[in-house]
Order: sequence, then structure tokens, then C-alpha cells
Amino acid sequence: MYSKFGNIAYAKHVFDKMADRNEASWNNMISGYVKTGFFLDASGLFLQMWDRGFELNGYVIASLLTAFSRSKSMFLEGLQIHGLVLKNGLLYDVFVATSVLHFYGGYALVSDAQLLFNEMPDRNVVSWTSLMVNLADDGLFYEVVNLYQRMRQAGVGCNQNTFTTVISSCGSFDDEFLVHQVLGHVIKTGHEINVSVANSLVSTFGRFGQMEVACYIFNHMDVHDIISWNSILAAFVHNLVFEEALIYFHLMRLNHGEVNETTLSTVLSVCGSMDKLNWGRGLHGLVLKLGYEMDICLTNTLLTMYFESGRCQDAEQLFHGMPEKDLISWNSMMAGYALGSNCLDALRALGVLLRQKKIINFVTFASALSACADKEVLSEGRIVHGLVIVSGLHENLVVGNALISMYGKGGMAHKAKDVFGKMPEKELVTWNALISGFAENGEVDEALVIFKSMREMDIPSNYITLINVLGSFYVPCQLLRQGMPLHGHILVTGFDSDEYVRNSLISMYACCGDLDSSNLIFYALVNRTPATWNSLVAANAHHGQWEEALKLLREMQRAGVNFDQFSLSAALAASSNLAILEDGQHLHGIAIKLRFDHYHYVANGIMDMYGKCGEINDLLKILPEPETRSRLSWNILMSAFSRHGHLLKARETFHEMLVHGSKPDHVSFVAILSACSHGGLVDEGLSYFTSMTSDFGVSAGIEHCVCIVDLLGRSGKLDEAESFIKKMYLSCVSYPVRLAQTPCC
DNA sequence: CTAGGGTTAG
Repeated sequence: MYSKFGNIAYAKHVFDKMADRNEASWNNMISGYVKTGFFLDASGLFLQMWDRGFELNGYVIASLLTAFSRSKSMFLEGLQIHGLVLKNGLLYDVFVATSVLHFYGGYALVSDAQLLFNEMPDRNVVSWTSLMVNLADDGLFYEVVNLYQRMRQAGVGCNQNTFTTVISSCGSFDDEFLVHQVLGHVIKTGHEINVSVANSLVSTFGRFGQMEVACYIFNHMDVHDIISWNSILAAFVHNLVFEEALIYFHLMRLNHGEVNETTLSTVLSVCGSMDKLNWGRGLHGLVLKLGYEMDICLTNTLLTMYFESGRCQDAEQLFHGMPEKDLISWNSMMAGYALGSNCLDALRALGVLLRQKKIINFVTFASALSACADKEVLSEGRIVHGLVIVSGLHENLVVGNALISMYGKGGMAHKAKDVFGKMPEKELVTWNALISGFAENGEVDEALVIFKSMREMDIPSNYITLINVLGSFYVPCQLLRQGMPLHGHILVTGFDSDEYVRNSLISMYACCGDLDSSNLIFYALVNRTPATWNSLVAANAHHGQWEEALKLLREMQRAGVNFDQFSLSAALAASSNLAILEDGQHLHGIAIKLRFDHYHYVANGIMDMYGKCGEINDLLKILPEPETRSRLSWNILMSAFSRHGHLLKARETFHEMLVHGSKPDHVSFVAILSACSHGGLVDEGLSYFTSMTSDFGVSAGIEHCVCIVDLLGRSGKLDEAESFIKKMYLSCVSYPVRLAQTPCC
């Protein structure tokens, strides 16, 4: 009796003093230990009891084994008990046998559980369900469904727990037909009124993207428990219906009141992608208020939320304050750094993990590789590739995808193709990554060849495939032979109903110089989304049709379409290239009013606009501090100085940029070379030109050569200019137009 | 006395 009050030590004292201990006293004492978490003592006492020849009680065995299965550190003791069960022929007790089954499942020994199940003399609905749960925990969802069918053939009736397990397993592999079949069975047996069954139906239909069904079930439930609410929230999030998720979260607080770690985790995961940092901070406050700050999973979600909102420092502070970190915490940090193109810190984290020999997995490497997906850090990426091979994860699908994408973005699409060829397993993402690699490097033909082999192999493509292929076109001659047939294919396959594909078509025609077709597609559309408008604006901007771009933006305003960060940066680019200060200032005002002025591209667009309009003081007012200045901002500042004759300032800025650890790129060199040419600094200009390639690894582009010719020509060195021109055709690399950000030669 | 449904990292 004392044990029930938790005073277990006193209970043991009384137990030891008892003169006459019967079976019940032993069993009570053991149960007391189990209930208070003293599993080792419980197990020891149980063995003593057996030594003394007492009859073993199925009730006690079942509760011991259940406790051992939960504790995860009582495996040997559990095995001992299984031994006793066999010796005493207790497997005939279906309760005992089922708890042994569950015990093996708890230690992930599914095949042992399965063997035991086959040998069990008697099975009830719990035994069947327990094995299903074990299989599901091990990811063997197909086996779960098989077992369910065998169970029905055996004439065993399902109960609510059976259904919840089967339904959630159906959601884990692509078989909608099956879940409808199970649903029929559920309704026939009247289990749909059960909260748990309905909850699993809500989340499974959510996983299949059938939100109408999920909502119908949710809205027709008599009672909602916290899991019902969490399930519908997760379903909205999974289907990217973020607004609805926030609305239902609000409803949940009004109608249900209670929220828990899972609720907060689910809602927090949308704050980052929706740019709702305020919500995120508010929810973080709620996490602290409810005392969940020790929850690792929840804190991991907060890390990602802060990274997605661009608040790396908040994420870092939170990470360093975590008393315990798991693999996902580390991986989230690395993914966050990768998101911010912060290769250095991502690799630093990888280094810590490897040196401290912590557990890593495929996601660790996938994140590290994605942090190296840039020409600048490709050499680091190759080292990580080496580490991947050492770790033996090079055949992993996700790691392979990350490798392909890294080599593609790093300008080595053929290396990406090598990796692709060696992958034992491929998915759509793999194909898309390879196509995008060739597309981004301007290798249209290769991209199309891959797309063609996809079709020959009957691999279904998605909108991303088409966007990537469409994005590879960039010269007029590709239109007739390749672009228009692709457009035809898109019409035939019905992908033209996809908004993203339509926008890419508009851009594709524009990139190939056929603005008329872009316009035609645009004006034929009934439902124009802001993104559609932005595509056409960008298409015009791309071709230097700045007036046309501004005209479209005015039309867009008249049509009542709100500007977003994309339209604003396009509009700013147009007004700065036309050097219309009034338009630019007006746009700056709109950006502040709509709170887009802190977006990276918008902020840089505003600075560039002031720079190009000659308002350097206004530029300096919004320029970030040198420590946090991006390369783009450095280039804008340098180009502004250079363009308006502040040659010394331009040169000073170049060196300041180096001091602050920003690597100059081809745009930086255009700026500094043009400053030299305007200032008549011939030798200095030539030495920047030489070190550009040898020290900074930037290949000479046509823009740089123009600066040098100009430099030599202005100072009267016409012979040298001529011989430079003759040489330059041999070594000059021309950049695609889209890379040039602020040409000023 | 034995079984179940909702959350985080590519």
C-alpha cells in the first residue's frame, strides 16, 4: 500500500520486515517498483521470487515487459524474463506473449517479434495490432497492410487501435486506393466516430494532398482532442496552405485552449517560410511561458525559423544556449548556414561533428554540400565530397542529389553527370538537379538530352523539370528548333495550367529575344498573379526595355496588384538604368511603406538606384556597416564612386572590401578597372587586371577587356591597345548577360 | 496486465 504513494523506500522496508510474505506481497512490491520507475529493482525482485519457487503471475510479467520496452535500457533483463516465460510455458497466456512481442518491437527487433508472433499459440486483436505497430516503427508499412489483410482473412475483428495503425501506414506509401478501402471498412464497422481513428484519417488524407476530405472529416467530428487539432494543422502545413494553418491555430486557441509542443512545432515551421518573424517571436515567447524551452525538437524548429527569417545570430544564440543538442540540432544549424550561403560556418560545424566523432547521417552531408553549392567554394565542396566517400554515404540518394546540385551550381555540370551516372538509385529530384546544372551553365543541348532520356524512360516530370529546361534557353536561335517544340509539349501535357511553368514560358520567349510572344502569353491570361506580372517586367528589364518595364509596373498598379520584393527590385533596376531619380525615390517610399526595404535585393536595388543617379550621400545613408556588407553592396558602392569620378574612393573601397574578407568578383573588377581607366592609372589598372585572374581566380570577361582597351587608348598607347585586342579573343570569356549586375564601362 | 493517432534536419 505504501508503494502506491511513491514512498517506495519505506514500502521496501516494510516488505523486508514482513514475517510472512505471500505471492501477493511480492507482486505488490514488484508493481510498486515498476510504477515508480525502479525497473532494475523490480527485475531483481522478480528473479528472487522465481528462485523461491513462487508461481509467476502473468499480470506482473506483462507490466514488467511493458516498462522494459519503454525504458530502452532493460534489454538483458527483458530477455531473462522471456527465458522464464518459455521455461514455465507461459506463452499460452496471450497477454504475456503479446507483451513479449511488444518488448522485442520496442528494441527494434522486428524479425524476432515476427518469429514470436508466428509461434504464438493464441493471438488476439492486440497481438496483431502490436506486431503492426512494430513493423510500422521499422518503416515496413507494406508489411503492416499485408498483416491487416491476413488478419481480416483470419476473421479477427479490428478495433480502433488497429485502424489507426493501418491508416497511418497507408499514408506512408503511395496507395490512395488502399486508404479508401480501409475507410470503407472503418465506416462499415462504425469506427469513424472514434476520435483517434478520425485523427489518423485526417492526417493520412492530408498527406495525400486531399485537403477537402481531411477538412470534411475534421469538421464533422463530434469532439476534437489536441491531436485532432495538431493533425489538421500539420495537414495544412504539409500542403503549403500556410494562411489556413495560422487561421486554424487561432481557432484552436479559441475553441480548444490547450496547445502543446507538437502544436507549437507545427505552427513555428510555417513562420519562417511565410516571413512572419513577429509570429515566430511571439510563439517563441509562448514556448518559454509554457516551460517547453528544454524540448529539443521544439528548439530545433525555432533554429530553422530564425534562419529562414534571416536571423542567424538569434539562431546561433539559441543553439549555444541549448543544454542538450541532438543530430537534428546540428543538421539544422548546417542547413541554416547553407541557406544563408555561409559555407564557412557550415563547414566549421561539420568539422566539430567529425572531430568529436558525433553521430552524423546523410542529412549532415546533404546540408554541408548544399552550403558549398557556389563557384566560390567549389574546392571546399570537393573536400566534402571526399569526406562523403570516406564515410560510405556516397551511394545515398539524398547525398547524391546534393552532390549533383553542388557541382551544377559550381559550374561543373559534367562532374554532376559523373555523379549521376554512379548513383544506384535516382528520383525525380535527381533528374531535376542534373537538368538545372546544365541549364544554369548555359548548356541547353545537354539539358534537353537529359529531358529527352527522362521521357524515353517514362519518368514523369513535374513543373520544376519544365522550369529548369525552360530556364536554359538564352539565345534566339534556340527558339525555333527547341523552345517552340517544348512549348508544344507543355500544351499537350497540360503543364501550361501551372502558374510557374507559364511564367517560365514568358521568360523563355523573352530570353530568346521574342518579347512579342511573351506579351502574347501574358495578355492571353485571364488570371494574372503578381508573379506573372513580375515575369513580364523582368523579361523586359532583361532586354533593357526599361521604359516598357516601368510602363508595365504602372499598369500593374492600376490593375490593383500589389508590389512585392520582386516587382520592387525590377522597378528599381529600371529607374536606375534610366537614371530617373524621381521614380526611384517614389519606389524607395513604396518599399518603406510596404516594409520591403529590408529585403536583400530591394535594399541593394535602392542603393544602386541612388548610386546610378549620382546621389552618393543617399546611398551612404542606407549602406550597411562594413562588417555586414554583402559583396553586392560593396560592388554597388565601388561602381557608384567609379562612375562619378571619385576614383580614389573607388580604389579605397576595393581595398576595404578585401580587408573585410569579401572576395571581389567580376563586377568588382569592372568597377575598379573602369576607375583606373577614367583616372589614367595605366600601370595600376594593368596590375589589377593581372591579379584578377592569378590572385582572385576571376576569369577575364569582355567587360574587363573593354576597360583595358579604354585604359590603353585614353593614355595614347594605341599599339598596345591593338595587340591587346588581338590577344583577348583567345582568352576572353564572355559572361551571360544575366550575370552582369552593374556594368559601368 | 498487452496495442494506437499529431512535431524538428536535404
